[in-house]
Amino acid sequence: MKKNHQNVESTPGTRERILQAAAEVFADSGFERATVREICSRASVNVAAINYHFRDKENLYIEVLKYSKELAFKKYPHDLGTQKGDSPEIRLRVFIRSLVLRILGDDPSSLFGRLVSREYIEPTSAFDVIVEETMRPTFAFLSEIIGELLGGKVPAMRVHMCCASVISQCLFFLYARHALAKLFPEQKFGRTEMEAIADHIAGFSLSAIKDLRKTMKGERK
Amino acid sequence: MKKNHQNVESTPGTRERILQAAAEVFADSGFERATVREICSRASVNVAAINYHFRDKENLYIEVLKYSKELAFKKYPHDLGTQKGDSPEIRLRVFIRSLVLRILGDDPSSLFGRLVSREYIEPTSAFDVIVEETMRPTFAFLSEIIGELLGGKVPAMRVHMCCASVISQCLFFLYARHALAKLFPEQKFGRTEMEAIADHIAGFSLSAIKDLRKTMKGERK
Amino acid sequence: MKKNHQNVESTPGTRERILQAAAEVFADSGFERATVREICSRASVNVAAINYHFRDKENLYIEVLKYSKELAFKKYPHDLGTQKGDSPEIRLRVFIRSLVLRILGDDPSSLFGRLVSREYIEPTSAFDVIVEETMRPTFAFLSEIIGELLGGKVPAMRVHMCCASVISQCLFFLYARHALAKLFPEQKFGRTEMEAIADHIAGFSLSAIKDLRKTMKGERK
Amino acid sequence: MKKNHQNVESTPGTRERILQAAAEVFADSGFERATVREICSRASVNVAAINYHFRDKENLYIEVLKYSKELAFKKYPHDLGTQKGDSPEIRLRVFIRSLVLRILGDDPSSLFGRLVSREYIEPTSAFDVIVEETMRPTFAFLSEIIGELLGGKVPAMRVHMCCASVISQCLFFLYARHALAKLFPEQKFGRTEMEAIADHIAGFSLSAIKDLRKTMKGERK
DNA sequence: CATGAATGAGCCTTCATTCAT
DNA sequence: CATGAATGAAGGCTCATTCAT
Repeated sequence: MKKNHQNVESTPGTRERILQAAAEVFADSGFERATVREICSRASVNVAAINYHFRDKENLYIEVLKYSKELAFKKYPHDLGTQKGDSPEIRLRVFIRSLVLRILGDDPSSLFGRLVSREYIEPTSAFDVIVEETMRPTFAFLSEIIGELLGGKVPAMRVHMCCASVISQCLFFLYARHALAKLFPEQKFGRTEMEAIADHIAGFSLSAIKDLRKTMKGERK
Repeated sequence: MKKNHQNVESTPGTRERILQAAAEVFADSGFERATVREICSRASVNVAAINYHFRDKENLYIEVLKYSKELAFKKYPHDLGTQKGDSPEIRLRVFIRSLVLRILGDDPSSLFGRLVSREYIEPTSAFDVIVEETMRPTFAFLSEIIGELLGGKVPAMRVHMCCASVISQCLFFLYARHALAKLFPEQKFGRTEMEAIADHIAGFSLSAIKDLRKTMKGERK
Repeated sequence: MKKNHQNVESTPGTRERILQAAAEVFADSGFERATVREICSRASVNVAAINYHFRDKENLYIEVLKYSKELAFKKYPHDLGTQKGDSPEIRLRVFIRSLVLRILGDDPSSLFGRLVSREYIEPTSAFDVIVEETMRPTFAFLSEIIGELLGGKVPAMRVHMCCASVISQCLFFLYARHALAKLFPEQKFGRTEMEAIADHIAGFSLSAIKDLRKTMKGERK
Repeated sequence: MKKNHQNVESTPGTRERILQAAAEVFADSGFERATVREICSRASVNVAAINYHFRDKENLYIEVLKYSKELAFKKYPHDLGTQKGDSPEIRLRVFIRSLVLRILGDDPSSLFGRLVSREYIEPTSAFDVIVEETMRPTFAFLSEIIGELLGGKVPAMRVHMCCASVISQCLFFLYARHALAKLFPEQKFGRTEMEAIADHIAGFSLSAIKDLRKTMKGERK
């Protein structure tokens, strides 16, 4: 009852195994269709273990989100490989590349993305936390870059819209992955392709933003 | 048994009421969480009525998709208000505007979008039909416009990527609507805002595509 | 409401068609598993027709029993082809032959047997009628023959037991037909085989009864 | 999941209680009409317990058959009280007596008979197993005795027919028990009566078989 | 008379959760 | 700590029957 948080070390195997199994099952089937029994079976633990260690299916799900978020951002932080003072162009490219890789890989890092993509469509009680602790910071991070790229004083709405344009292009490949697999069955999503996608999005967006900057200057005159 | 057609007007009641109620419930809760009892209760019909009129929860869902698709595309076709011979710029703007309105409105037209957005994340047995009968035609429609905008012989992949960029920006406002509502609670999505969104996406995309066209010409030389 | 009985002539087709279809379905699936929809579908009538013409599934079943009994006994009466004054041996042979043919054929005459065989195991509300109007008369008919064969004054129980022995051998091929089909898949039940079966049962029984008669005489001395 | 064996004594309760209750309900009402709710109510367990212990109503039924077969044959084996070298006459009498007692008693031993008698009329998916594991061995066992009684080389068909004659007389009292109860309401089926029945069947059959043996010898000369 | 539509009861099953060991 | 067993709620579906035309 009091050990829901932070007792990562108490039982070396069980809790961790449940988290891993649950992350996969939740990512594959969603919260609703995922069954406790399936998770326990994959984790080779008793059904009661979940209620013991996590109280709830719901609470387990929340813990899984934390767990998988850590996994994802440890490997692919927003500013992966950037240095202070890098140009906003570079920072944007890095942001996009990092987001795409974090989302599309088939390593455990992608679990978080798949879980969150479900939250977009069918928010659970965990949604608020995700919004505040993941989406808003990400949005803020990107807004700063976009702001610099647009230059000067730009209506906040403009920045927001451009942020949306950038992020939407990245998430699309997560959001629409099943559709894309049907539409273009031959298309692979290996490292090379992910880089190409990131490059396209970055190029596409930079072109648009630069043009926008010019237009706005013209309007301001 | 086979009277899906023909008695559209003969029985103004039950079947139609079930379809409407089901569309809402499926859109709100998804196929899995939606219960036939809830649907029937909203439609004020007996549970057995679903079995009688639609045989299955699953088959009802399929009929709901057909029904809501018709609703959506009757009001907002791809080429809403376009004329033959319109420039690709105009056709792109119209396509985007039509898509955004079809997706974001409050009216029943948006039901199809919300249903399909769930299919993106958690495909059901109806997914293949949606892909072939809705997504692929839409993609093809857009590809032609983009192809013209890019001009000349362009690698198919380029066109695909640009299509993805355009569509992703539109769908984002569907896909991320719950998140956006949390991130920017004050933001409304009335007619004016939808037009503004469509304008932004169109401007953003046209800038990028034109730049891309220039760049490619340069490369070709 | 008032026309449940005897309105065989009112609707030439419907009622008769329902009876035929119902007889087959009840014989194939039993009262419980048989569904009115299946019956109506086979009879090409509306589901409500049954309730209209027969009030009940149960009442329909009772009517089916009457109908099929008539069918069976019209073709194979107990004393088929016998003449007054025939010896009890001959009358027994005829009785057995008639019973076996009535039960085992694949013409509609066998419907009654198959229906009744279910009643043996799972009596319905129609059981009492069957017992009194079919079984008891049959038993009485056979008892007289057996009585003559045993001769003189024999304990009623003796007669009963011998009747049981004779009848049981006949019914066995109805009762156990599915089992026999599995045990001896190659075995056919055409006219020839049915005659052979009847001959065996008659021979077997006559031998036993004659021996019994001798034994009893010995005992009486 | 696979603990059908081994914990026969460990849990004296639930599983066993379900088996007993289910055996009675299935015997009384048949597979179709029997409801899991009725079974669980009699066994004083939750409806979900059946799913937990037996997965299915159908699988429960199969387990009930195994369970009741064991019960029946443990108490009344085919060769109850026989010794090696006993004459075929004695072995036939014992076989018949054993079969009659196994089938007609009030004790739980009769459950198997009642269950199987339903399978004769309305085979379920368990039928094949019953045929192969119960009927065929029984038939083979009896065939050997009959073969000896008929002596020398007899056409297989003859043996089969005599087996059928013997078995049919025994099963008749199971098959027709409801009918007999109506036809002869005063008749009891206590131990004495069962012995009398067995004696009659044995005497009747032995007479017939001996006579048949003589006749066939005559034919062969 | 006949029909399509509608009803309500009931059934089997599944699932997350809890209890007793 | 961990486990097997047990629970109650809920869900989808089927069926015989009735209603209104």
